[in-house]
Amino acid sequence: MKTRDRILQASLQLFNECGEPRITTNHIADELDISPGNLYYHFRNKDEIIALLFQQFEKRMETALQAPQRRVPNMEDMWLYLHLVFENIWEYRFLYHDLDNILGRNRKLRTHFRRILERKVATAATICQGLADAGIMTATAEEIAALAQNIAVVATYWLNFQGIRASGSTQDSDSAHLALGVYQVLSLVAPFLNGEAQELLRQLSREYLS
Amino acid sequence: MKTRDRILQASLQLFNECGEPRITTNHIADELDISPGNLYYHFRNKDEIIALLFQQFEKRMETALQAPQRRVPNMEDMWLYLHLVFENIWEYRFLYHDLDNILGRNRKLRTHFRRILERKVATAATICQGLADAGIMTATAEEIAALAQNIAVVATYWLNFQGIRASGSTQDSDSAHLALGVYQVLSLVAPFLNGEAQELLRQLSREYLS
DNA sequence: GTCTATATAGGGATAGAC
DNA sequence: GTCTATCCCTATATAGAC
Repeated sequence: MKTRDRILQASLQLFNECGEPRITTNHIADELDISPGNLYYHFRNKDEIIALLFQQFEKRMETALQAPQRRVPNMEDMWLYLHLVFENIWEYRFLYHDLDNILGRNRKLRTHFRRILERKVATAATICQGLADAGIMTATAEEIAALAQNIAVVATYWLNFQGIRASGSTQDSDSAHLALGVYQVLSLVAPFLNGEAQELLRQLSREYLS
Repeated sequence: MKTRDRILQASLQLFNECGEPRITTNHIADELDISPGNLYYHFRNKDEIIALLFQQFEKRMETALQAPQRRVPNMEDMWLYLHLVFENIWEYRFLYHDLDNILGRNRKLRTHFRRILERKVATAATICQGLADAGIMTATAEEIAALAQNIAVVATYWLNFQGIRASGSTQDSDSAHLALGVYQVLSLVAPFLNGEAQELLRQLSREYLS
């Protein structure tokens, strides 16, 4: 494996574990048993490492958010799509733990992250409108607009919220946290669903939350 | 006004404007035209300033969260209570912009903030249960549990979310942002309300969002 | 590509005079 | 209470040898 890629991988891991602001370029070099100078041969600076990691994150997130727009998804589709989103957030959680700080230092990242949020809201709205058109849910345009934004908020910050609430307690497995997030987001949609879809959702929740 | 208090005030302002990690003790001293040494006469270190500000925040937040537990509130009560919460978050927004970072450096703050989140969830659940008992809304215990957590998430992170989304656009007034947050939280509750309460809520929204 | 050594800068914090 | 001067430490980043 190339040193450049090892640096990216180690950075991601350390950032996720300790928080990006606490990890210096020296820490990263130490972790890999290379010299700080070597690190700077491969990257101009720390920001460039962050930008590269962000790019990976963005690419995966865009894929995850485009998929559901192609057709009206059923409940299980939605569960899986959302799980993909949460997995991606989890793997790049360092971004979310110091979001304003990181975005505040880099205009490009800010713009791109804003675009991701817009797309999250838009995707949520599109899906809900599709469900409404298909008679699976009932909601006015106003309700869908507010709902889509709330979906985006919970789908963005749930892991942060849960991370603070759960700190100190015996930690459940990561995947349990993600599934809980999916459940919370879908419970935003639930009250608008017709009886049949609501029942399907309840079954799915029992199945996946275990 | 005592120097000690001026330091606290200026710190809060600078932290809110630029983010706590970017503001050094020297910046604070500069802003007040006092020497760094003088600042350290009044405070052992930067963390002590943050801890004091947090204490102010916590006190106000606890008051705001206790009030609604006393009786079953009507829609307008809820609007006003929520507005108080959002105002408080807004005035101490620096905490929210680097939440994990700040809480990660100080165990006591972490514990206390976790307590605030717990109380947010608990208060939301109590209110919803009260509304359900009074026949104003209809929801199962499961639904209320999920709802209360979502209320807490949106009531905690809405301003962060909106801050990223709105960055670059012509900024609306602060109070408009707060009202929008209140609206978003109440729209979580709306689908569970009976027709009459829903209509009341719609009227309130039109009135306050203007 | 990788290392060692080092320059530079800035932030946190203290000592001691006034 | 306040100031000046300063110290220490750490983080980023570079230069030049190998």
